[in-house]
Amino acid sequence: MNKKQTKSMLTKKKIADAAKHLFIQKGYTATSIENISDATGVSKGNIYYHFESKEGLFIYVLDEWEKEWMEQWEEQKKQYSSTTEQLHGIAKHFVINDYNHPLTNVADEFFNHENSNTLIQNQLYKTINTRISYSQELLSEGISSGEFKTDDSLLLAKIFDTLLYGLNNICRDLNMKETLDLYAKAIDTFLYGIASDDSTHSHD
Amino acid sequence: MNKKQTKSMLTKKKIADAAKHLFIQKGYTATSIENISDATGVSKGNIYYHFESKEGLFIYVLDEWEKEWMEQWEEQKKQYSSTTEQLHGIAKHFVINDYNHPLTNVADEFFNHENSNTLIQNQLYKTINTRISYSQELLSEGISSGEFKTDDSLLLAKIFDTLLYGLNNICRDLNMKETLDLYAKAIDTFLYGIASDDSTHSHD
DNA sequence: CACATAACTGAACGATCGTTCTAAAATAAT
DNA sequence: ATTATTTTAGAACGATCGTTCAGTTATGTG
Repeated sequence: MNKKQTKSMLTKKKIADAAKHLFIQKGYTATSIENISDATGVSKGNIYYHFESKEGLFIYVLDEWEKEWMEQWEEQKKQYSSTTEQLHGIAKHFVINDYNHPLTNVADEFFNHENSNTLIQNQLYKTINTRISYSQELLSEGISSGEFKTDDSLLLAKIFDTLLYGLNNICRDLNMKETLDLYAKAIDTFLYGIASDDSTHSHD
Repeated sequence: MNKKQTKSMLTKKKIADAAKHLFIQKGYTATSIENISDATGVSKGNIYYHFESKEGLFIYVLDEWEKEWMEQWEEQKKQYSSTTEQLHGIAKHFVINDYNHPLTNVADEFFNHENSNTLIQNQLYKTINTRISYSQELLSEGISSGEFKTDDSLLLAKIFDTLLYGLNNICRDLNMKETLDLYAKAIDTFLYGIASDDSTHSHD
């Protein structure tokens, strides 16, 4: 690679990194191209040389983030054996890696708002569905191995994802330890429920 | 009340109603005062006569929404006896009343973004804490009555709230029946867990 | 009817936004 | 060394935003 090409690639990476941090810190709309320019020292014109638009930049950032997350989790995964452990592990990894400021929150800016950008929404759906499919596979294994009761793994995956997603929003004020405790508790509840053993219920 | 005062009050209500729908439909930032003006036929200047600012208008809308929700739920609540039924009932009410487009989603625009408006954040925290306190009370009753195992009711309330909040985000594409089914399934999981009865676990 | 005040209008303002454009600087190719 | 190409800078543009303000209309009061 050229000296020119190397420098150009580094500039692109510098922009993407700063954009990621600003999007997380301030949100998508509140982050202006000028903010990114100021943070990096890269001119506005140059940002538009490397990315076709603000929306294109955001999609790029989302894509890179998803790749990184998955790579790192696959590495972490090796240390866990049972599915139960893996569920706890995935939650822990979720907390530690995106501690209180994941891009997931930025995603909310685009959801349920009819006029918002379709390209970005599609990218976000892709990310979410990837995550749910992954959880579903995990839960299926747990059902096959007899760890979990026979059940609709897709539904369970959605509930599990929901739990992680929602918790992230409620843990804003908590420190790392408190957050991890709450996540662990949530997964225990997911695993074992809250009903007393002698409570009568028509459980299918 | 004067004819003048009555008309003025109606105008204020008309603005608040249109604002609520637009905030839900498009989000807070994407909704402009001009949008609200166009939707109501009320001039921009008049909107500023009734509300001090866009942010003040949003807080007003949030406040009214919380009041309404609670009033309606208190009415619904009467038909349920056990806490288990009430948990299912509150979820059902949540789905039916805010079906797929609750203001909760608009709230996300303000969370985890350091530069966002503190007044609005405070109002949102108030709303969320009210909801959690309410769930906590419900769960405490369930624990007292023996329906649920003895546990930290605040933690459980947070997990329960998280579940409802998160589900709302995943049910975007589903119709009413599918949404209700997923909610019911989530609460069953919350109550009874997913672990098989013979799975060994150190359950406290 | 005359006057005061509440309710309302719409043009105008300053700020900020995403994006474009022209031109300069840096590097590669010949 | 000269030319071509890629990369960078920053001014400028048009659009949109929340807000203000001077002035008009509608209603209440005496």
